Amino acid sequence: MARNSSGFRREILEVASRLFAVTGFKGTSLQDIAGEVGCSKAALLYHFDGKDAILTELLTPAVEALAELDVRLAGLDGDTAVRPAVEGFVDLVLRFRREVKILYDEIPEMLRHPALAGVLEMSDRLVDALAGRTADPEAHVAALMVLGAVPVVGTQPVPLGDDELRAVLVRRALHTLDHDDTRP
Amino acid sequence: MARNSSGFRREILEVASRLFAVTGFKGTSLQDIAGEVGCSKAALLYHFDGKDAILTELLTPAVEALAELDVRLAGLDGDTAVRPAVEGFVDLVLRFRREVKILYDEIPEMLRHPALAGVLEMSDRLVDALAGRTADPEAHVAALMVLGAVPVVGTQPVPLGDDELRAVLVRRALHTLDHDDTRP
DNA sequence: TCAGACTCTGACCGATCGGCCAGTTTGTGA
DNA sequence: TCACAAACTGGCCGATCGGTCAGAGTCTGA
Repeated sequence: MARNSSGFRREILEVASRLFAVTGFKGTSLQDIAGEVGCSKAALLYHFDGKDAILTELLTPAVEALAELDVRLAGLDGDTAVRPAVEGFVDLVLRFRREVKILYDEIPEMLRHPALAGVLEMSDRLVDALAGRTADPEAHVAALMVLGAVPVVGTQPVPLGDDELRAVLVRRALHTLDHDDTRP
Repeated sequence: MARNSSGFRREILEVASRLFAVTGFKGTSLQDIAGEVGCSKAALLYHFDGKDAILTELLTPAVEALAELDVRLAGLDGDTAVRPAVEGFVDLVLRFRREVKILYDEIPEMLRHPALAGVLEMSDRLVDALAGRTADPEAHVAALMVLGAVPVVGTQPVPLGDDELRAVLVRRALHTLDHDDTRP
């Protein structure tokens, strides 16, 4: 045996996790992982049943934690669910940052496309504007939240007409940024 | 000539846009597009310089619109930038929904992975809990916003420690949901 | 010491991808 | 009518992918 088996497995998972989070699942080949780990592609497939199995083993703890949260929230109704939902969700995301990043993995990869040159910089400046051009970390966080929130709502089916959706989104985003509309 | 050229081009872009938004850029082959359009793969490459060129032509209008917003905001400072930034960003996302969806394309694809079975349903229930289990569309929008906001902040570098970040995120998310903490 | 299990490698496989090209069909202006 | 160009096809290419396999090297317990 050339290496400690379970330690080697963990090393593979560590490298795979890092690469998946940067170049995406599809964008990362077994060759890439093997190269980084310093072994052959076949060695990976000796320890794991396949590329999918690596991803599964990486994501399973996060999914299980989500399932636990799901069960916990099921017992609460109405307003009482809101705070536990928020805290549980925030905890979950922060605890499994890298796993979550794998879900969003295509985005950084896509932003490297020539057609999207400059979008990253423009987004940074947009966040700066949303934060009211202050150095306040909380304002910065709120601005990042808006940056993430709007696209999700915009690309999801919502029971509102476009004009209504626009109005609600603008109002809610301003509220998040502590810039509630004071105009009539 | 078998078809109207410019109309055919538009049809290709329409189909490609739809497929990219569902199966992702990498997850969509030229064969897939050709099959849906009803022509050969070579016909696509007759009208476009390559797969990348199709994506570029699809995304360029959205990127240009973002660049315009970027310029417009550059002239505003401090608080005066916040509202135009929010309105401009919301408009942008709603106007280019499908293009934005292409950016997030890997997510639905990834959620089909066996390791993530049930995550979609759990997310729906999470949104329901975040919305306080009401049918109010605005609460639903706010809940979707939180669902999108937290992961973005969590996976982005932020000048805050984990505990601080957690506190800020929870507070901001509750604020977005109109459930501000009233406890000491 | 040695048989056998464990670990790993290099070579190879079939599938799929984006892209290229020779050649055919089809529409059009002189 | 005919020459030409535009529009398109089927077939093919090299590259890359995930995955398999026979065998080599290594460790361990009897």
